[in-house]
Amino acid sequence: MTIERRGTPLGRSRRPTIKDVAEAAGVSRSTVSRALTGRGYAASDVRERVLRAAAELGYVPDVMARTLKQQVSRSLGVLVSDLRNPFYAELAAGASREARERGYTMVLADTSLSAEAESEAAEALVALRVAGVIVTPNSSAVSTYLSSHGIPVVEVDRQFAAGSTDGVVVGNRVGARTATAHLVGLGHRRIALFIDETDWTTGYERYQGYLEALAAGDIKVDPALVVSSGWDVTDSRRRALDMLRGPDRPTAVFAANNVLAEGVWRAISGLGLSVPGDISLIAFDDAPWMSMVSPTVSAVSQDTFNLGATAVRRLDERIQMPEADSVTTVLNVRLIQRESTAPPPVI
Amino acid sequence: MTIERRGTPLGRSRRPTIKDVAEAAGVSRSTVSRALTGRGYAASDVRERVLRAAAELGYVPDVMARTLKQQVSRSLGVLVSDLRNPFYAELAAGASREARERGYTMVLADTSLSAEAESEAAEALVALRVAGVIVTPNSSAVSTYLSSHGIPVVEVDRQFAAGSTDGVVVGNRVGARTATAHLVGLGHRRIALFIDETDWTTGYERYQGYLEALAAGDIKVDPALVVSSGWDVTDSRRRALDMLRGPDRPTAVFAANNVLAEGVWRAISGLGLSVPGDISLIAFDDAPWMSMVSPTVSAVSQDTFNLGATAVRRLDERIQMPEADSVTTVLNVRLIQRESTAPPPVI
DNA sequence: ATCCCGTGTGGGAACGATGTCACAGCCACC
DNA sequence: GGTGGCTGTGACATCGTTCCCACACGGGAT
Repeated sequence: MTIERRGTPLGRSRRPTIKDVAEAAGVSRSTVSRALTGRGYAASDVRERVLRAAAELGYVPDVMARTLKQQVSRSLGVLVSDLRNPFYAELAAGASREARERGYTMVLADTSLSAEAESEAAEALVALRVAGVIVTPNSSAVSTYLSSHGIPVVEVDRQFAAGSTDGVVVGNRVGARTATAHLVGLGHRRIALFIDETDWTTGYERYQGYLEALAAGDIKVDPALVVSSGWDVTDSRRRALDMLRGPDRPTAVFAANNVLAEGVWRAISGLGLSVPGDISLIAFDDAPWMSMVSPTVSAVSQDTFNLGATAVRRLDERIQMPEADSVTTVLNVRLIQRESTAPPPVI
Repeated sequence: MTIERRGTPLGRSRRPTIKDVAEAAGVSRSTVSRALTGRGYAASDVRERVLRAAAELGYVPDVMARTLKQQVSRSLGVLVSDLRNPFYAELAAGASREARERGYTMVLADTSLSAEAESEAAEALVALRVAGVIVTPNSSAVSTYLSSHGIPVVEVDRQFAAGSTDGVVVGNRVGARTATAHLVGLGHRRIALFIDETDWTTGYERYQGYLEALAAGDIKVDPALVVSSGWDVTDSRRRALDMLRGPDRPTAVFAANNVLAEGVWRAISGLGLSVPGDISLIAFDDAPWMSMVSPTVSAVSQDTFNLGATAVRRLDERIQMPEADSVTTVLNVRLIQRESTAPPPVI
């Protein structure tokens, strides 16, 4: 019995290298490199010949080798909290488009709101020698770590290292103030706030905006109406049920992100309350469902796609000018008035 | 006048290499490599010393150099059509989780349904020497191209190269048949179908399922009720408006994906038709809004997150066994009956 | 004739990590 | 006191690319 073996190892031809192209075109490796990259001299007929040989062989330069030599890659790292949340998905989509237009490839990781996954991913990005990183941070750790490795970072949506790293955020405070003021203007005095972590800049700013609008309307803050809930529809729904079933329920709710809004909305539906008859609802961060449900839900809309795209632009500028002062870009938000807000019920 | 220059180039210290670790630990580069990778001998006290030195220096091995030497990378390419569509976002989220668990990093590109962007991205992935690629293909070009470069490919959601490459899809035909049969069972005879490209396997299979269910119910197909619309809410909404305003309108609509369903739903709302009183609606591909609108929308649900995760598992297996026969995995779907389907109005 | 350009090409050393190979100790056993 | 088998270490070539340098050629100026 004999064991037959393939002629070529793995039965598949080796990927062509620059050396193969050089031999096919009858020139040296250096000349091929010059002809393909356009850096340095190459006679036009030689260049021609090299290009033809490269195309025939299906040669694709090895980014690994190039990066190793040049010590700069054309990849960006993007770390987002949760791709299943349309907010982050759209952010990533915007980043993807802008990255492609600027000739970067995008290494993406979903950090699932876990600090561990986040630092694991950060280390992978250092190992990959990415040119820069965009992150929706959960703590200041990522920015610090990456910066210590000389990798430019842009924080998006929320900031933990403002001052030392660039940021791209939206007008959280003014947006929250506008939303709350809208409710105040309609005559509401008992306005609940559903908010995520208030130690995040987004949460903090939105909370401040809420407070400012209440203060402007001469309304005293009722701590019982401020609920700090996590990033979880089920949880916020439960918290909303508790509040709405309780005595002295609010006449309006401001939900500070789309997930919380979904939870509140489901709670309201479940209780059979009428919107906006019994209770008004307004959200920060517009999501598709808000314009589909009945009644449609008023929201402070942020241009999330643009948020991602802007972050990539900022990062690209930073990569080109590493020593410039750090910048925080604030994008405008706008109130979309729909059907879920109206004056409170008369008592 | 003198021009002052920084002492160290760029004013920032070089990233530590394995050589720095070796010097700090007082051993050779080889020993450091062995100690860190665990391949080959290393006395425990030496290993200890090396680990400490590496940690102190904040050493992170250079993936570029490692990949160049080993000729295998630990990155996967993921090409999806549109991250703004929750279907693809969830798919990517599933892929991301599974990739991370298996120690892969994920290079993601949003191909925006453009063939050009798709092949551009494919070339970038070849250049990156990724270990494998997951793609929701727009044509057979990507799979062919990548395969010709010896890169394993898994087609997800739809297939263009079944037989020569692996695929992970859902039970499109059976799902569509179930949905349509559900309507037939309720007594509907005029059932419209909104479908995307029928030259994609998803579209084709769902169309076949629809036909099968009609045939089983002894219903003749009315070509006027089959609308092939693109991936665009606005377009499908317009097409739905035309159909629903016309004479002889259907008593039920089966929308073959979440985008088409959104268009149809918006058209129905716009016309003020009652669901399911005037018209029943059922969708393929459950989306969050379907359980939030009133009435809630019945749908054939696919486990999209799992689709992405399964594709990564398949790809990983393929990477380990490149010569095995190609496999197509079919995931089950299930009908979620909600409020949007009921018997047709009596005439 | 010598020098110096500009143009064009090839040789060879990096980049950082891996892994083969050689070899140095050390012990045990004939 | 060889031999053989371990454990443990270092030298060195290698992966594919870039880019600095050397050099060759022809032509014009010195």
